[in-house]
Amino acid sequence: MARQKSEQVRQALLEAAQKLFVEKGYIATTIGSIARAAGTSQSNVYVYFTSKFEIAFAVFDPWLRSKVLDLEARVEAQDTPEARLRALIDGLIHGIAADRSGQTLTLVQALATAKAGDEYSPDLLLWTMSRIHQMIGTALPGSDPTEREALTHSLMLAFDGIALRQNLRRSEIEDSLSVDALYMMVQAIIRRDAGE
Amino acid sequence: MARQKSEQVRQALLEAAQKLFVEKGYIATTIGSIARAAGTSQSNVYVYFTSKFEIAFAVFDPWLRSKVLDLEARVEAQDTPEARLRALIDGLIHGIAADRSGQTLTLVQALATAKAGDEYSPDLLLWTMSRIHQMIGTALPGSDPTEREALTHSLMLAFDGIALRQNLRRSEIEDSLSVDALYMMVQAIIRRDAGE
DNA sequence: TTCTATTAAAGAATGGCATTCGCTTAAATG
DNA sequence: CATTTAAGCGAATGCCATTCTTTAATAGAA
Repeated sequence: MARQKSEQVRQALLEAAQKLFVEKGYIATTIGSIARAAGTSQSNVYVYFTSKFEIAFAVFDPWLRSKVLDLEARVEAQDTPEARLRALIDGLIHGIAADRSGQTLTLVQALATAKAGDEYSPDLLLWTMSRIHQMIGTALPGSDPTEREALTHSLMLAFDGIALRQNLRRSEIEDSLSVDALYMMVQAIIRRDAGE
Repeated sequence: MARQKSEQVRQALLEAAQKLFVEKGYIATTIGSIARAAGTSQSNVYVYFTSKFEIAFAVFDPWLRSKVLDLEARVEAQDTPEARLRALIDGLIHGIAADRSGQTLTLVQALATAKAGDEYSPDLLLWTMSRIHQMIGTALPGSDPTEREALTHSLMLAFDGIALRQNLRRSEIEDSLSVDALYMMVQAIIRRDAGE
């Protein structure tokens, strides 16, 4: 009974947005530039998305999911529990939170500037946490469930910390020091569990 | 040879800014509203500060310093090393990073929206780190310096993580779980050191 | 005290941006 | 084909940080 939204236009918008967000960050990217890069008009963007914030999430969501799935594969490919744990922490912190492509910067900026109506479902965060929880399970097979839970939370916390620091505080602190520290703490727990 | 800047006007601007930042957040607070609340004109604000970003830092800096000094006093007031450590972690995470007054939200928003010219000295961050490092020294007197360094970094990382989460991710995750997890990890290190 | 250079102070632009409005027109449906 | 719905578009709208321009207060020289 009426004209339909074009999946092509939507995809073009998402691709243009992703490219520009990575290039210039969320804040410096304008709706007009996204529209121009996608070959449509500024106002037409709002036929496909209700806000700039929503676009940021639509871009970030699949990116993070694929990164987490990649990480999962890499963790499982390791032979020893210790190697798995190393791969998990390294991948999570260096590969995702501190990713060079600037996707997390986009998210942090979008969250920081979110207005009253800008909401998002917690699905992505919860999904990510559950995946990490599971990865810890494969890395530390015999571990106490409570402890596994605690590790998951600590890793998520570190993830957020790195994301904030990498993107907003830039070069003030050597991040590798923080990652080493984190790894040391996890090691301490493992060694304790092993009764060493 | 000329008219002088009034310290009163400057103070009135800072107080108005602090009040408004806490009330509405950094982004929703306009220069105009700060000027109005301080009883001066919008343009006159730029005689005292070069940017909105600079105002945010001028407000946040003394607030954080006084919070850290308070924490220091509270940590030193504890009798046992264990109580000192508890007080440090609790105060840092609950009392400052997740503070209810919204000062850290202001900082996070200011950092997230900072433009090219918006720069700030790392003094405050470095000062805070050195204080935490020292507090860890009093909490764990006999500890290895390298380990103390690592703990400092971990705490700063957790601080950033909580700041980001508290302010941007709102209520999705139970923060107390993260704090408990962190404390558990620190405990693991301590027990290991104690040879338990 | 008077004059003058300096600059605080104020109001009026400026420029940029997300979002909305009103109109036009493509296309799905009967 | 006629009708109707909504995609698409150009032109607002409203908001805001920052700058420009002008006025007037005042510290210091005369």
